[in-house]
Amino acid sequence: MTLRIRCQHCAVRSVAPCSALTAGTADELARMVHRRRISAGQVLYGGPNKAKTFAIIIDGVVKLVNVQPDGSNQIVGLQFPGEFVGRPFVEGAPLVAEAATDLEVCAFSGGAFEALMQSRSDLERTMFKRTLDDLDAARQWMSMIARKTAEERVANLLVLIATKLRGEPADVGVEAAAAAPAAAPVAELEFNLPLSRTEIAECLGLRLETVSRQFAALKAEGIIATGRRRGLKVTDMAGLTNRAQGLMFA
Amino acid sequence: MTLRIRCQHCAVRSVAPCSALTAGTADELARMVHRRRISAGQVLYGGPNKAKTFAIIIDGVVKLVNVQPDGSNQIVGLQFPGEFVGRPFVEGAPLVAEAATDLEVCAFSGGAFEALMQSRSDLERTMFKRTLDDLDAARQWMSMIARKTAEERVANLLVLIATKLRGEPADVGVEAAAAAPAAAPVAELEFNLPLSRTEIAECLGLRLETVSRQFAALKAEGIIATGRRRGLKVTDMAGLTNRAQGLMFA
DNA sequence: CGATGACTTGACTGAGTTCAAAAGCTGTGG
DNA sequence: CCACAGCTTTTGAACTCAGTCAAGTCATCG
Repeated sequence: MTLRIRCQHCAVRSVAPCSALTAGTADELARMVHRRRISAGQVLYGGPNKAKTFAIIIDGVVKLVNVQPDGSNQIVGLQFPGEFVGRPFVEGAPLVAEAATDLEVCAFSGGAFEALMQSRSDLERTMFKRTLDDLDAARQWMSMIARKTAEERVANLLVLIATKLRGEPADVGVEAAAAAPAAAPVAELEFNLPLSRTEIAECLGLRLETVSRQFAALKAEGIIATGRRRGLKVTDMAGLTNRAQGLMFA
Repeated sequence: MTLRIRCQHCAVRSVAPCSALTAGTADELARMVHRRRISAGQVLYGGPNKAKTFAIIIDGVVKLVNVQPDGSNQIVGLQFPGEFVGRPFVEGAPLVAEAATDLEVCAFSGGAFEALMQSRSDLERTMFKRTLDDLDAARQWMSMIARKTAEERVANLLVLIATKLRGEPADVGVEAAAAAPAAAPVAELEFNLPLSRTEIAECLGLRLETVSRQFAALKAEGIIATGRRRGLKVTDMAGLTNRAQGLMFA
């Protein structure tokens, strides 16, 4: 029961998949859990040493990297606090999950987690739904990459990171944004970028020089300000979301 | 039992998810099924009229389209014979599934299918695994779009279509290709493209003119030949896969 | 046979890449 | 505290691939 209580104080309780489970399943899950700290650069799953972690992120950001044969990396997804990390049912995952920042996670033993999915159908159902959502998100992001200009891509990523790090429902998709009744309309907010320029470039299918230039442009327009040590202040959130959609004014 | 027998003669039996089910579940599924013909352009799910089809493709190709606010379309996925079409658990899917060609499908009543997933955990498990695979594939494709040149993209898509239409395990991913023991190494093969130049462009994040020029280039190199009415002959499969990876020679 | 739509080809432009160098941080050791 | 090494990031200039605009050709069908 102490474990269960610990979960009730969990920072990401409201977002994490745990909240969608029945009490019984959540208890069983809590029993097999252990908090861990993981430092930036560590591989969570995939890669040569076939790591295979299952975890929920408490704090920090994980990047999903596709390592190309020519050595270049493509980041195909980011995972934020409250999200599940892991690839069930597969030994050699085609991509590598790596800690982009120092991490605090709620880790499960891989085998036990997969077994629990077998016996607890509500857990499996929850994971299934999340995966379908991830698939939608990945496709959304794909069309972002495919057609948008460098400035739009950078702005989109910044909006994504800003909203995710705030714990708000981050939906870059236009339809969803229109449907939702526009929550707290924050104009300014400050945070640390979880990614280097190189990583941002790898996310967006750009070169780091291009990313740097776009940052410069956004700074010149008074939309963002960069601090030291990856610090970023968004001074005009509305302007940023406009750039994200290719609107130069208004 | 007649239904079950009909399934045993199904053209896509070996690839379709049905084959992974227990006999009992497959029977129940077969009971709620009806063959349908759908003509090119019809919407299977998503879109304004909120269509919601669940089906397995027997013949033809389905495109998953992301309609942008500015009117441009981005194709974020293609589905081939043997694959499942549908988006469970959601009313307004963020994207539209549309018949790219005339279709023959094995359709289920939406509600009944979702209900059957509830009661038959092997069905749900199968669908879950497929979705995870789709997610991997989508991310693979994303990194294709993000970094490759026009020629590489076109070649990649042609390889994908060629292999999928042949019923072979089409894995553009390099690791998987290396792992598999390289099945029948066909040098030549002929088929009809399921997509127009415009649609190919929408798949690859290019303009139709660029696609057309790349086709011309591949023709000039003697790698493909185009016939009338979307006919395509791949005369040098090895050459094509090389272009797909950016290798100009060898 | 002419009309409609799909595809091809050409010439020009421009956003983003590439190569190269300079400027900022961060941490270490004298 | 400063100097230096090893980074990441910024900035500059030339180049290139794909986009854009505009004709032109080809197929299919009434």
